[in-house]
Amino acid sequence: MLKLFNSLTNNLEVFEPLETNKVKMYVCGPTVYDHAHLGHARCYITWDVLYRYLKFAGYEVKYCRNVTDVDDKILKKASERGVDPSVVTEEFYASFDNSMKGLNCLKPDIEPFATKTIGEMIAITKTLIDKGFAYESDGDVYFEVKKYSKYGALSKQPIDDLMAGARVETDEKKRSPLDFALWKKDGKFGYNSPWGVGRPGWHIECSAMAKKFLGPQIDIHAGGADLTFPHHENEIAQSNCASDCEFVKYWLHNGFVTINKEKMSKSLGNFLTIDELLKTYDSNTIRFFILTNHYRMPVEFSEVALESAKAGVKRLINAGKKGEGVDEEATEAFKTSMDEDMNTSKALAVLFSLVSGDETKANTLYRLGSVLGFDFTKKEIVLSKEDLALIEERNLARAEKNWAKSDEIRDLFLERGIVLKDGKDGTTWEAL
RNA sequence: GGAGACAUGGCCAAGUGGUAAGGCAGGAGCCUGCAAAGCUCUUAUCCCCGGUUCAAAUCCGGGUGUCUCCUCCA
Repeated sequence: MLKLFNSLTNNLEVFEPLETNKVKMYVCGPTVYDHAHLGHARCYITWDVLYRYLKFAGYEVKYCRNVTDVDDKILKKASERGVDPSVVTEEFYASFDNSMKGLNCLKPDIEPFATKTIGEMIAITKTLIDKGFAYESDGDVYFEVKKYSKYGALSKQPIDDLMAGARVETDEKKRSPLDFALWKKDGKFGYNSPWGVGRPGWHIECSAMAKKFLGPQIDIHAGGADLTFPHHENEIAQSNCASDCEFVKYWLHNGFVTINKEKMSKSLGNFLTIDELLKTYDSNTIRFFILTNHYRMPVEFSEVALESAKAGVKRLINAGKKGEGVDEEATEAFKTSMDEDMNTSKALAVLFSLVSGDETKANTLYRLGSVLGFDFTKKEIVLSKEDLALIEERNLARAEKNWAKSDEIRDLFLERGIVLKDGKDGTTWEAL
């Protein structure tokens, strides 16, 4: 019985999808104006694991993760470079896609682009105006927050407190500083709409894409904790008011990656990009590092932590080679752990329980490992005739106790990433 | 100012009432020409104070410290 922590109720809840055995899940995807960093990696690895686990648990899952390709930052970058915004978005979408592959994240079933969903955004905006939840103001359209009484339910912020703490600069076009844009006038990069040429606000993009590709009601909506307010709060307001139903059943949020105890973010400039990180650490290591912590807790980045993860992965990979076999008990323990709001830390401990002893239940290790997105199978090294001859030469040297020569040859292989191991039954080799 | 979260061994981390999972690092031993890999053994009373209870890391109250959100942000 899967339980998930619902940010809306602040409670651990039994997961019961709207439609038996089927799950509709939406994850806020990237705004493609720069390379993705480790913080993004954590987010997408976390929800990739949920996606994999739901499928493993027998659900039929429809996973939608959008690409925001119309946004202020994109336009800013495009004008700085003097190129069309599409040049920017294509470049960084490719980079993002590459990073996801590098992290061994499964491709979502649907990956919509905001620019291809403008019609739906306009339709929702129109509905909201017609129903009196939104108003037009000089080519802009704003959602009127005070019209939605439950506003603040997700972020647990009473509207009055939001007002008091609002650091938003007052805008003559808005009736209240809390009102947010559904549509912004933009003569330069805009699209035609009933309110003139303009482009959608960020929040409406996700509402529209979720509705178009998954429907007006979905089971899971996930994303980084920093999206809770205002992004998700606004999505709820828009979608609930436009569709007259509860947009999302379970709101899930992942914690941040920190560095020096501070949130890793673009604005602070304290980030490491995924492609940079992948030069030093493979996807197994990065995933292990992320998954040792519970997804709602912060994860502090450090070299030591990554090295520790790397060593753990190495042990699992080596263990996988001695033996095969299955362990139903461990599989049950794994499920129990994952059912507890995705306790990946416990799930990892289960993987190690398959290892202890001199024989590993490798089939189960690979199977459960793949639910966490690991690939513990090791590449076979195929040696050339020359290499085999060299090993033969080394064995002769060893027989003559010519250790200097023996070690020299071993180092030769090591430089190529091949480890030679001398066992009772002769010399074996494998990738470093 | 408002809202929320966290504090467990050298490092990371699970554990929400019944006497501290797991990983990394370290130590001892076996194996090895030496390594590598592997195997065996080995290291904690849970930030502080008070309370509830037969029993608390776990519940309650009060401290202290750290982080996050309230502005674009995964």
